[in-house]
Amino acid sequence: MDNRFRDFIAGKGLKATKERAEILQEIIGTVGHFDPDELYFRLRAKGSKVSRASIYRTIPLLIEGRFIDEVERVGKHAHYECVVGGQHHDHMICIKCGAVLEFYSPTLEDLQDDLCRQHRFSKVRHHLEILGVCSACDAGETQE
Amino acid sequence: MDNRFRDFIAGKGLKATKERAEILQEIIGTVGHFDPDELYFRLRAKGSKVSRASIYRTIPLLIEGRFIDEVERVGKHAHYECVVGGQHHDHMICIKCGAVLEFYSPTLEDLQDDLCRQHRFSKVRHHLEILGVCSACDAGETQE
DNA sequence: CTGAAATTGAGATTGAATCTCAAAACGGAG
DNA sequence: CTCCGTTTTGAGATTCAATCTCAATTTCAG
Ligand SMILES: [Zn+2]
Ligand SMILES: [Zn+2]
Ligand SMILES: [Zn+2]
Ligand SMILES: [Zn+2]
Repeated sequence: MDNRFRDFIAGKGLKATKERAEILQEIIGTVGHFDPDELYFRLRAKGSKVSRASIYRTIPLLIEGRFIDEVERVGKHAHYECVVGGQHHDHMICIKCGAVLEFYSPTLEDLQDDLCRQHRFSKVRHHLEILGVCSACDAGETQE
Repeated sequence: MDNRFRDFIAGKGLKATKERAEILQEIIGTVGHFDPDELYFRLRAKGSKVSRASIYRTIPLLIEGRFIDEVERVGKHAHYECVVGGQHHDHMICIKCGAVLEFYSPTLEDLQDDLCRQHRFSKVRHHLEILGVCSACDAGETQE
């Protein structure tokens, strides 16, 4: 994993720095979604000296290398999640309470591959966000 | 169309103002995607006195009323498109040149409905973005 | 080791989006 | 139509995630 990152960095002719390693390490240890600022405070709390700039500079790199995915852009700032440990999945987001429901459908994935083939498009990654109302909110709802 | 907007606004207990009408009118007359700032300059050029604030305040309303959809958040600022005239569709976006390919698949839509039913989630809208490389960029590509 | 090139951090800067609040517009009651 | 409480608007200030600047530091090929 860490090796794969080394290779990726080297393959791009970039340097393997302590900061990039720390950032990836922290992300790997993060379950669920995170945003750059959370990551920053988490790292500082652990004694790391990484700056926000390095985090913001490293994130696009991690996306390109398929280590993380961007998710949940509903709010004001972007959220990401590690794609390595967990399996790829998409999201249903409740517009009432903000709850995030993760799901995975092989059929849905295959269908997208088909569509890309039809359009001669080389799929790299995708981002599906279904917005609606979760069962909890739907239940407790009569006349607002 | 304009009537549907009147009804929507009235139904929410809001007021039908000249500004909201102008904004919707301009959007209806817009083919393809747009961002709030474009809209602002387009309206000002036509002599309208609408402010950016009104545009930013009206957009969430238009989304809620299903008049427009948010698309393409790849760049720095959000892009939208009118959903009324054209049929709903999703997007393939080229990470090399930024080209946007629109597509529609009834199978894909139905599948999403099924998944939502399975998860007891009331789908309101969705947003699928497939990122990859378009055929044009794929062709003219040997050793960077 | 050495040195050219890449990377970093602190702080400044950007700019899309939001907020403030007095003035103006809307719309129901009469 | 007029009156009046409520909503909406616009100009400018403000926010704050994200980006940029640049001198100091780190990496790594040779
Ligand atoms: Zn909910
Ligand atoms: Zn997730
Ligand atoms: Zn392309
Ligand atoms: Zn489109």
